Amino acid sequence: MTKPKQISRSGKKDGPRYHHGDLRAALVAEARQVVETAGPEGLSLRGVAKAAGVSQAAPYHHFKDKQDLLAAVAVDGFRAFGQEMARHAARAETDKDDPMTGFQGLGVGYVTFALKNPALFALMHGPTFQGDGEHPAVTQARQASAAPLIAAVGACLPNATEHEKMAACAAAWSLVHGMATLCQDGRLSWMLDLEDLDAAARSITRQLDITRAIGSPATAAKRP
Amino acid sequence: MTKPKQISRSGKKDGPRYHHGDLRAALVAEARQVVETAGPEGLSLRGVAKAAGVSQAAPYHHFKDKQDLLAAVAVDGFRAFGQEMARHAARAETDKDDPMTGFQGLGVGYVTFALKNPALFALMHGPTFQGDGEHPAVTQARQASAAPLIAAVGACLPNATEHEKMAACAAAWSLVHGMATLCQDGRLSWMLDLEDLDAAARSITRQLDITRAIGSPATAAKRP
DNA sequence: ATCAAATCCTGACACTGTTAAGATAACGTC
DNA sequence: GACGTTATCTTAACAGTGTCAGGATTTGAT
Repeated sequence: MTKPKQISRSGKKDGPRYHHGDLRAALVAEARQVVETAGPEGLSLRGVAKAAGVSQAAPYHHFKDKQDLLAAVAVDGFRAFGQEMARHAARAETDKDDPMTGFQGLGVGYVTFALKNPALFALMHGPTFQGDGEHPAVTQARQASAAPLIAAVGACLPNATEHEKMAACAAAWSLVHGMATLCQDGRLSWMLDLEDLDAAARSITRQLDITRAIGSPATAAKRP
Repeated sequence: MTKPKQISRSGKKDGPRYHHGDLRAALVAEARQVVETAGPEGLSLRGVAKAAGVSQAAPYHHFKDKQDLLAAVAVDGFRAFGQEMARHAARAETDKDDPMTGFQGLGVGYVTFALKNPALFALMHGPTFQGDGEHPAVTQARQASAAPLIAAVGACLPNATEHEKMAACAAAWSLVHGMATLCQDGRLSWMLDLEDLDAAARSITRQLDITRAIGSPATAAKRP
């Protein structure tokens, strides 16, 4: 399906070649597909290797671990997620001048992505990559994907302290992330009409009053 | 440690007995401990069986699956979680008369529980029990544990429609759950001072303006 | 005392992640 | 062109996992 096998120079026949050509990309693509259908738990290295038409030990020449492969999938996910967020942010900005609208648009994008790619979202924020700087690429991709949200919240509070912006951002992120997580597991379905996802997300994000972050004594992360 | 082996009638000696006495409880306790230290992924049925001094196939007389055992652990977790939430709710109520204080107290309890039992919390809300009525005990325990939060939110909006209460509850739950999830993964640590957890949680929950749920056109889940 | 049910054990199967050792292709250098 | 180096892939194997079948042992009721 998505196997670009035409890189090898000795590409005379279409028969099985010893070298795959671009195994790494094929493995990541296959793994992502498996994760999206069967979840991170249902992924087996041997399975993706066989699906890529390759032996069981071949992946170990491109990934140190099973976790390393999953990390690559997660990085891919964060990249797609960041693009989606930026797209929603840009669309909301051109619509109106109220910065709060931009934040709401981001909330919609956040939840939409989580619902469209549930297992991928679970992998990205799941307990697979927790303890460590073992996969700095993942943490870097994660932080990069958060940039649009931070910018949108900052735009709502132009005259606030940095600490106050942080507090507002924490609340906004918490609200949106919680909504996405709960929606994904279907735990808000009996409270909201998730068929109209846009309206549901706006109903929730409208209840956030970021301006209350100003003047809070707890907004200071560290006292000098 | 927690093995009540004194139930068997033929308890003359303390040597290894053929019947354990209360294997099920011992397995759940052992599994919970493993989950709290090594995470749900690091749990093996054979391991807990060996730790309980019992053969590898013995657990299958008390649990249909590995997931079944994990479900029992999750039910235990939801029970403890619900008690903790009720405790925080009661303490907040006696303090002051402002119902919003009660909600904030619940938020603190929510996050505190998640941080004190990270792996258990991850198991409870993780992707292990998603698709299904396969474990109705889990969903029931989960819904029961949510009662204090629903009550607290409802107390803040005494004159609201049922639909409006639902919308407010969805937002409140999203905020608190997202805060717990993000805190647990350490992703808010660079925005807030998590050492003073109480203050951080209040700083976030204060930014929720539940009253904006009133009159929203999206609050109606289903039109008759 | 007898018999069924509950509980537990041994043994096995298929599957997993992972490593070691050898085979094959591609690439730069003469 | 021939040569050696390196990256890539394969086969074979090890330890560990979840799960089941069949047999042993205990409990409890009759």
